[in-house]
Amino acid sequence: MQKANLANLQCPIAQSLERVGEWWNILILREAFYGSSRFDEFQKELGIAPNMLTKRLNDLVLKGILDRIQYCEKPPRYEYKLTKVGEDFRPVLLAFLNWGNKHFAADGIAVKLIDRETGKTSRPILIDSVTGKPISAKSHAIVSGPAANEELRKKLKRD
Amino acid sequence: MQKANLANLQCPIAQSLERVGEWWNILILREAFYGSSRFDEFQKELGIAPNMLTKRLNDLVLKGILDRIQYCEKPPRYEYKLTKVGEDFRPVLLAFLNWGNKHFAADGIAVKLIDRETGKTSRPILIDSVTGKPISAKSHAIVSGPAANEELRKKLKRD
DNA sequence: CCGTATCCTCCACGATACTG
DNA sequence: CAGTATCGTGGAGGATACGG
Repeated sequence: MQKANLANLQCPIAQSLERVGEWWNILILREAFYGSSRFDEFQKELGIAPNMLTKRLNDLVLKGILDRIQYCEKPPRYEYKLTKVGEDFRPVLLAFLNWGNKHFAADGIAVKLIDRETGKTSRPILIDSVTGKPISAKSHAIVSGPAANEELRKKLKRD
Repeated sequence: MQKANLANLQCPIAQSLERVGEWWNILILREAFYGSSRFDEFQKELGIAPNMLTKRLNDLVLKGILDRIQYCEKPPRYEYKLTKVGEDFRPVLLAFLNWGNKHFAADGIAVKLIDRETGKTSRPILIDSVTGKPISAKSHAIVSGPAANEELRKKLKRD
């Protein structure tokens, strides 16, 4: 979205959106909360194109949400850790998680976001409510929207 | 962002992002929570181009987050009200609000999101912590990012 | 292994003009 | 007043190839 516009709005919500940036950033933050910190971890989990990942990672660093920490001198290697600001993003993620769980994941429940100190991480996959087993990623498509506003839907069909 | 990608991710967070859609949608929802329900209300408050507003509104309706309710027969007039799904988005908004307040609005505090039953609405402007008076919109620009990662910032300067 | 550089496509968003 | 129609643009996002 056009940032210049958002930036001028004197509203904390708009300001937040301005800082979060693009959608990938939210998913990257999700991964960070799951424990990922290195380039290839993010890439593997998200299936994001490497150039995009570079861009989004830099973006988050410049916005003070991630820290870029060198952990290897030669060759230079970095890991990306949540700053305090980034840590504080957790409630937003949880709110999204709950909303998604409640309305768009009727056939499963999600594992919870891990707390940093508790240690190991688990993937944010859904648990099938019948079998109790994890539903593998990409196993089936999203259920499309509700049947509501059939009228509008039809109207827009003519495009 | 590319929806097709998001839609396939078996994660409630990704699913939520898929449903929210673009950033304007979040701001529109914010307005809805402030009590706006008609086209011109949204447009006036958000300063969004009318064609965009049409598109985003339709989008939210098709996703089952807003309801399109005819309140006038001739000429046909509609208002846009939050569905149950839309109502449940409130915690996400509040999480954004808190995050923004905490980190990006050091010189002010924001009024709270109004609860539907409590009645009248107030704008999401900031309250100056010194004078206690509302800070008018667009009165000053966003403070730019933190000085952190000066190194990366410099590096990216060369573009 | 951890990214960067290049090139391309598509669509969110904007500006503006118009209509019942 | 409550939108629709048209046109234009930037940049998010993707594919791929390359580099240290």
